[in-house]
Amino acid sequence: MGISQAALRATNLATVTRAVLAAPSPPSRARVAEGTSLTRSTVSRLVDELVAGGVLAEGAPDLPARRGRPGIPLSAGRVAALGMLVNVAGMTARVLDLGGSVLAQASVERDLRGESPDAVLGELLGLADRVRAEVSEGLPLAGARLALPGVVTTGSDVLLVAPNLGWTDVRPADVLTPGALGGLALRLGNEADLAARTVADLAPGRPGPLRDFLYVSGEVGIGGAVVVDGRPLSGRHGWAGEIGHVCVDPRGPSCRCGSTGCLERYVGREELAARAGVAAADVGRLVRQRVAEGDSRAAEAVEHAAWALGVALSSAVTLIDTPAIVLGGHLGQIADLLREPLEAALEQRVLSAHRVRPTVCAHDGSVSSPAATGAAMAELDELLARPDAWLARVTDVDVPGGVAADG
Amino acid sequence: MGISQAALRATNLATVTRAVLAAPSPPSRARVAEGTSLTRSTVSRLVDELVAGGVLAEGAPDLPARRGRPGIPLSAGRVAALGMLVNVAGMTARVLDLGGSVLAQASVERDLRGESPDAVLGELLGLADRVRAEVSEGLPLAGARLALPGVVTTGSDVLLVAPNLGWTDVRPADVLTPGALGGLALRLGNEADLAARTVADLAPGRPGPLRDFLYVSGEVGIGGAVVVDGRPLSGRHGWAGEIGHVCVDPRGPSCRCGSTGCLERYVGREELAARAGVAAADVGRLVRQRVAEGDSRAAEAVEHAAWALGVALSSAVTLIDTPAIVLGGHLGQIADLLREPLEAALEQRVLSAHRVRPTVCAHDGSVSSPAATGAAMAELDELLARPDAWLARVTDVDVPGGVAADG
DNA sequence: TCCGTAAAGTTCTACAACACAACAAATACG
DNA sequence: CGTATTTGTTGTGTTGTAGAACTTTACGGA
Repeated sequence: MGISQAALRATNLATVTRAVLAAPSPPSRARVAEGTSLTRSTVSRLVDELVAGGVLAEGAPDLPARRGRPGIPLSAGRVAALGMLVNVAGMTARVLDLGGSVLAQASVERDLRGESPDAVLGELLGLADRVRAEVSEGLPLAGARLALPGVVTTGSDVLLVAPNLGWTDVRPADVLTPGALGGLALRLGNEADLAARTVADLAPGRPGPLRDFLYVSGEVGIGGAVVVDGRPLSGRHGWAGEIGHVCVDPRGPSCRCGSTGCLERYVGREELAARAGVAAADVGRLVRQRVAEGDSRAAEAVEHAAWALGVALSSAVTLIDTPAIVLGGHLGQIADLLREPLEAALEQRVLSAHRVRPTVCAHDGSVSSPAATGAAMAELDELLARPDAWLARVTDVDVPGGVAADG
Repeated sequence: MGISQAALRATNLATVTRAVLAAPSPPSRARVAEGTSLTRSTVSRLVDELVAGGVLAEGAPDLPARRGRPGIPLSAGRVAALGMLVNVAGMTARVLDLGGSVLAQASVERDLRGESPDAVLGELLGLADRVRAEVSEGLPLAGARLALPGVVTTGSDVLLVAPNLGWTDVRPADVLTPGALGGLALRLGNEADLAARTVADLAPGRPGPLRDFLYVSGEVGIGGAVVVDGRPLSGRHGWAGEIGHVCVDPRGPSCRCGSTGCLERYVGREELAARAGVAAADVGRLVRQRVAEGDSRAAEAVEHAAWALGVALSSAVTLIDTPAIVLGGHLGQIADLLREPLEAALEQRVLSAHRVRPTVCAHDGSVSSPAATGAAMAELDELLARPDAWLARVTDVDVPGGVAADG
């Protein structure tokens, strides 16, 4: 509970690191000092430590526009993390820089439903080996995390259930052991939670314009995340945000989860595809195309999806008062068609909407498997939260990236 | 952003204060030191300051059971706050001690629907004057807060809308000015949020057994609060938790809020009373009585209420993963009747319920108008969060309780 | 009754981290 | 080429906690 000088230093190290990463362009020590209410001398000392530990890096002195001694631009150091994803459509392993660059990646696209966890995770380990080899020229990895489309325990080591994969009680760390990952302890995360991180943050430590929103991922199932101040709400046991199983109509069709009328049964990939009369594999693009061609069946399917989303999301907005809704996956692909009817539904159904109407937007679809990036970002965020722990690790062991950070 | 030595001290002052208040019995300095990972010397210094500032108080040395120098028991000091409540059924003003004792209170029970805000608030000011006079023998007041059954802005100064009172855009601080309240700046809060605080904390700074739960208050309307780690989730604009307007059935009856099938239309006081065939004023007690007498109409009403609550609450639990549901107001009075069917509904409808089933319990009904107590607790919590600010105020001004704390 | 033991509280010194101010370095401007 | 200006560094002072020694106040046993 009580904190000491060491905690003060830890906090300020984190503050300085975040100030550097959050800046739109590499700032000098002096600029960081201005933005943090710390003095130049304190910032200088802390930055020196962070540079020595590889968390930050000094750039070449930029061409000085104004007069005075030119500052040394500071940017993210050479640290990365391994982010992975297994979902119904395939698997990905990706190495992400502290600066937000993808250093290496490998993926397999295949319908994994029904395949055994051991086989799939073994194959994923192969991808992980490949990307780690590609970057392992002395580059330390801060951690490894695996995104899964299901309910994961707070301890982040057991996948309790992934309905659409058909997996229950899987411990991926039994296959992806620290030994097999070059000393990294694997942690798990929910796919939608981790994908939502790529909306909240543009890069590790770099907040995006949206910090509070409800993320709705359209995959085979409907995942969700409630993001408050840039962090997904985990809930008491870690399985908050499952908006796919919010009830749209108690007399609606029964769901795999045991309930009736879940949102997933209205706007899940297969359900939407069936109603629109298109192939499920590429629903989003096909529905867009059909609607553009004037296909009334596709238009009706979109309208029906907007209605169901309107009911479920207005309940959610009423409960958690979120100012924005971000649609991902196939729902993101048809977000421009959904926006108008959905916003109208929210306006009608949400008590406070005539004061502040929640906005609806699409998750930028340019990056495939955002959850893999989010998984790496989650690991790098832990480093940013406690740079002192990382520095201690780096200075103790000569070749870093050895042991995982403690909880 | 960056923090200094002063922040260190502020944090540790808060830690020590909370350690004293949270202890089941008045602890000595040494016991506090053990529980906070601070040294005896540091705790001693901080406690001395807090005692000098009146935040903590030293008791008479207790009769020593074991050998060694007897410790000086520490407990809450002589500081209080003014908590008020206006809802459909009446108004209350209450002065609450830092120790959690009610030092004075006054209330008026009357149906206030349709009465003008100015008249009601003027009458409330009279009650406030009365209770302040009762305790004002040099007792400093940390703040004043008013609980209202409606949507309040984050800045806590405007009541945007209270549907059941029929009030919109009211600024109670125009009537309850700092001048009229002995220098205290009035802040507002949502009735259900503040009532929920009395569940989360047994007394200011003293956490109760339930720290994460969904609070559902049964008044004329249905209020709600999502409590995470002891604090009501406010949401981006401050109006989170409105579970009364979560949709039970999109084809259900239309609601005052503009939507259809809101929970409030199924289990609100008037609706429940009408279905059970009893008087609205005392629904809870009457329904219990009728059910005990074997009245089938009352039993059917309870069953129907449990069904509606089951649909709405399972959506909420699915979204925010809360381990408990606390029923207040008339719903609390029939909680024992609702529990079994409601828990069964949750078991069926919530995806994760077969792992951890949320429990349903009633808010202890012994204290009337819990929101007034919660309002005072909210003010005292601000003092606990920044005891250094309070100490500075007390030492600057000789007669304390003058100005309100800043942001 | 007296001394040893034990626990609480206080005092003193050491140490760590930040603030502040002075200074050195590097550049543009006149 | 000197001056103004900004960056980064260095040295001194202040603040707050840690740790150890010391004092106080009791119990318990001889």
